[in-house]
Amino acid sequence: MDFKKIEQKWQERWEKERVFEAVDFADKPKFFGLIEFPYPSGVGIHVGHLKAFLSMEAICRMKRLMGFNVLFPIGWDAFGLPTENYAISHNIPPRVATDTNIANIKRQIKSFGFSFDWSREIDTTDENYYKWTQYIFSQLYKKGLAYRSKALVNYCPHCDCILSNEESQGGICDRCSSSVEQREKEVWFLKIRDYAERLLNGLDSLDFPERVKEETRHWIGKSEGAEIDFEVRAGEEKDSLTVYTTRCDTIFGATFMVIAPEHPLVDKYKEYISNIDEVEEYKAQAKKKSEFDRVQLNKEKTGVRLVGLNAINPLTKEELPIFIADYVMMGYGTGAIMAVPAHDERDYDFAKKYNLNIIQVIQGEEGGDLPYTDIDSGVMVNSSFLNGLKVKEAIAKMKEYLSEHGIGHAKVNFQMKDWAFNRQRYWGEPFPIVYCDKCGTVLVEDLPVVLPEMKEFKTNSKGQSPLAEVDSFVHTTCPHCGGPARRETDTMPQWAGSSWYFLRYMDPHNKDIFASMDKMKYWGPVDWYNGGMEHVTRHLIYSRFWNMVLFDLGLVPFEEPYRKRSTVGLVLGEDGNKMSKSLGNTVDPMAVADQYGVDVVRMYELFMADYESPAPWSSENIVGCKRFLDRVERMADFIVDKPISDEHVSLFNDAITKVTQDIQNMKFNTAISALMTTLNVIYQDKYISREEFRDFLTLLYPFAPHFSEEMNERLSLGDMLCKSSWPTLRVDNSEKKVNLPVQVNGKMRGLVIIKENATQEEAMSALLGDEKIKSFITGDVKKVIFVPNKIINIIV
RNA sequence: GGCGAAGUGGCGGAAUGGUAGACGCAUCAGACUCAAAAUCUGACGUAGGCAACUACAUGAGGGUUCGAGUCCCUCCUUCGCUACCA
Repeated sequence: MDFKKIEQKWQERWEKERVFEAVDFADKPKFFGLIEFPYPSGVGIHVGHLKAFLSMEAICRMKRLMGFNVLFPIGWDAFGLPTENYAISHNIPPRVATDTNIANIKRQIKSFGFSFDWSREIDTTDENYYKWTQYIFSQLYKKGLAYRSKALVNYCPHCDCILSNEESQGGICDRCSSSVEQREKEVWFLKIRDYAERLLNGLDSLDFPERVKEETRHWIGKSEGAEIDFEVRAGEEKDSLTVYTTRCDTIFGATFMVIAPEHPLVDKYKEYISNIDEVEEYKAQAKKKSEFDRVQLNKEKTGVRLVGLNAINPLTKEELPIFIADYVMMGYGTGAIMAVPAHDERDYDFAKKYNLNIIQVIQGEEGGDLPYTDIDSGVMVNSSFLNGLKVKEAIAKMKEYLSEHGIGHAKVNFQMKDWAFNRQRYWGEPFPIVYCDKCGTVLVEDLPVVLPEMKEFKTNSKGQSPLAEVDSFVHTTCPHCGGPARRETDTMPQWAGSSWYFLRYMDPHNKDIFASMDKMKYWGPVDWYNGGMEHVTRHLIYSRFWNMVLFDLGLVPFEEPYRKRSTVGLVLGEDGNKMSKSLGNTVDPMAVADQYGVDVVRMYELFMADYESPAPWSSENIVGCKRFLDRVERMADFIVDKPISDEHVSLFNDAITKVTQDIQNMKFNTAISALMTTLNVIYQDKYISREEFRDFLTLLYPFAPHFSEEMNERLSLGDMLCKSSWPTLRVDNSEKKVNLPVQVNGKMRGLVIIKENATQEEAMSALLGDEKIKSFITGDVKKVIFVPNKIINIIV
């Protein structure tokens, strides 16, 4: 079969028939299947993209035949650093690079015959799209969820750019893998932390894989504890120092305090600290250390005592020394802790090193070596009114005590930080913000704020966005007072456009709003969203956050945007390693498609392994799929004109059931193997009816649509498959036989063939008629375990 | 260090607690062919046996069960995610 020809032919036919265009408000059950829209990089499509798309492709192709009104859209997540860097190094405008890259990847994707609704294609860099990204930002701003402040942030010196926490996990820049530094910058933050609790609780009702939920929960990092105020004495001055702890029960064991090197207390009481030089030196060193160094495991604890400052334990009234140490982070809790060396490993190490007092306040059950950190056993000692209580009781009692005496209160903390939202870059959405000398920070209501065209895109030496160099952009008038004003020159991060794109698909051409309520009510929420694990702690959280904010504003009719999420396993290189240019183990899907045809590539990517597991590519194994299609083609030789036999009724009923279930459960590998098994039986039997052949091709259609359509047409089996319906089961009149395994004393000793749902008596008489099995039954039968149609086990 | 997933033939991988190795690749043999390729048919976990068959076998060791790749405990290894979480 000339696959090039039929690929083109069927792609044209499908397009002409417009069978993949979703119809708004159609009177059918709707199904919104979503794949993560690709970033149009210069490299083009890779096998990972295809695999991620192919699952939803198979599901959507099947769902349409099942009578669903399917929305399966595609678009381009096209703002971002790689394009900007590419544009700089090749000296072409990002706009041009983006357009070229989109044209290229679009041609590639189209060549694989995906059933996307191209009439809803979106591009995040299109003015008509980013106008609404800016609009949503202004909604956040008006609601007080966007604020600007000077802060220590993750900064990538290589990209000259601020990174959010999500983009700098492990102290490494998401984009260029350089080490991230901490720098003080003017930062736009989005208050995602206000939504932490809802983002966490919302997970319970969602059909997400457990590991996705676990990673999300871990990233949000909810912790329940207490804030406690300690009095600080500096000479005659008194102040207070608030610490955060999850173990307020251990306060009687607190023997010193530790604050982060950046903690403001140091500067405030500089003149009272007699060893201030040593302290400043330590601070300087801590600042120099990269995130990675600070986080190195088993690293020796270091710190410096603030000589001259002391804290008072509010319970014991004892005076405690204060240290700065880099094992306490300014970004978590209050940046200060009470150290309880007897019951915290880090405090213990520190106390040992600096010879500090250790007071045990919990007696462990067995022995209880220090530091003793278990909270599920042990009783309080040396702790006044807590003595004798179990740890959890003591925590509860102490929380009460703290608030009653006004020295503290219960407090919930989250690991997740607010979202650093500006980038010193050109290729992103401009903020709808101007700074006016008179009116301050003012929102621009007239959208879009258009990204101006530029010739030079380098970050300037002041670490500003290239936009700062464009006078016509920077200098504007205040929309409020009409006076002179400057525009915000930073742009939004890559994640902005993708935080709401699924909404736009529901109503992509709307000029009045990002999407109309009616259409969102019809299409939303997304029924099934497939994508990579790498987006769990980034895009998935961001987009749920934005959707929740829009929901609260009454602009979106559902609180959670995605009902169901599934994940795609990585396609590894042939050597079992992650594909990378440097290892030279990448696979070019276009070249493979050229050799075998796109249907074979489509099938192989789904057949190679369990869909959600990572699996190595094999240039040898792919021929199995090629041969399979060739065998299906030759199966036409077995077509006979005779009624369907009982055996074939059940053969096809099994295939239909298996393929249908497996596609719905994303078990594509076993769905395809069920088709192969069915084919092998036909080859044994050497006959197949036309009706069965059509069923077979329909089952194959979600995986190999060009091939299936072509065979269907050549054999004149019926209307185009894309317009037909999913096969249904035939009435099975045959008396079903099952193979019943027979065990004696739990060991397999043979098989008997009996009718389905046979009783234990029938099974016994059948197996006693088998000489071989009978020979194993020596002695009295003590017990028989019989599971109908499954097994019979005889204990002698 | 914490959380999560996983370890099954030469390889990719199948198995609601019930015939371990489906399906595919590779390999071997037969048919077709002058021959090769393609195709069709068959064999293919390990050991012993001509064979029927028997024993052993799902990272290691224990346990639960009539029965364990699957459940529980201990350990080893690999891969993700996270990282001094106060």
